[in-house]
Amino acid sequence: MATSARRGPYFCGIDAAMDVVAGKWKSLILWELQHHGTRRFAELRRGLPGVSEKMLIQHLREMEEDGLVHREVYRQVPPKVEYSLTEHGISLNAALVLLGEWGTERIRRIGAEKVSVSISADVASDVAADVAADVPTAVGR
Amino acid sequence: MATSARRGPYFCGIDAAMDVVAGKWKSLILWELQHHGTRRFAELRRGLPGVSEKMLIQHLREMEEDGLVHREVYRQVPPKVEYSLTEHGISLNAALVLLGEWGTERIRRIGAEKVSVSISADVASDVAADVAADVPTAVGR
DNA sequence: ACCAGTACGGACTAATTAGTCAGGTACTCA
DNA sequence: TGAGTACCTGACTAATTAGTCCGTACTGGT
Repeated sequence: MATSARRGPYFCGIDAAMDVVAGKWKSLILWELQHHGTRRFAELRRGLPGVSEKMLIQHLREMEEDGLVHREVYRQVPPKVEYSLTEHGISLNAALVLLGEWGTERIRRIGAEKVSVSISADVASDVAADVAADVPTAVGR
Repeated sequence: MATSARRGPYFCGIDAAMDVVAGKWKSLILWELQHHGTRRFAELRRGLPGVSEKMLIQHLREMEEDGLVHREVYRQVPPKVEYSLTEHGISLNAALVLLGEWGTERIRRIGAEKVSVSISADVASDVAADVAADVPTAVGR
């Protein structure tokens, strides 16, 4: 098993929560999925400037194993896979809101730069791209 | 500069908050200081079973730089240093409470083990150990 | 004299995590 | 026939993070 996975024993709840959020891009993936509801692999990649495909898929797989994201495979050509948050993913995001506010305050305090993840810019193109045939089929790796 | 320190640019608040909490023991240090108010170096080490001295001091220094913990040096022999949370550290901990609850729920869900950090056991010995002379002097490294 | 305890600092190594790059599938369009 | 698209997989390497071990300076107890 190449992917990390610790899954206990944990010292406390924070420790357990940090375990699933640890990873350079996981919190960003959570944020992306929260804000867009459902995203395709390539959309996520574009929304996370600088992420490598390998890391993105690795994190997505781990988060799927941890029950945070749902993976829906559409059997069509070219392939289409949609990722969305599960119930647990949504509740985790809710628990992260306060932390996000603290972080925003910290950014203001120390005057750090903030890279702009252009959300408004590519929403339009996404809507236009969703015209193809659907019908999901639960197929494994 | 050997110690990490990223401090931006950040994608969002969560990213910024994660930056200061990232590190195997940081959330535990936060927890310890929150529950005991003030702790000496050796007390922290005993409270975090498995931590190496090097990691503990490295994390403490980073958290001090990030304005999360306050370091009070008492000029006496043997040396005595007390660590406590600053205002920012306390507010960060407050922001982590929800996350901790989510993690506790997750531990229950997946049935992970939980190592017991004996808090009740060594409180008594701490109280007994605080009899020596004090008078803090703000001295650098 | 010698060991234990206090709070570190630094060199070196091990482990973990992330990144690069070359494919691979399975089908469509020109 | 070859290119292009979308979603990956795996080998290899780089970077980051953590751990081990030893040293400092000083004192109190045996």
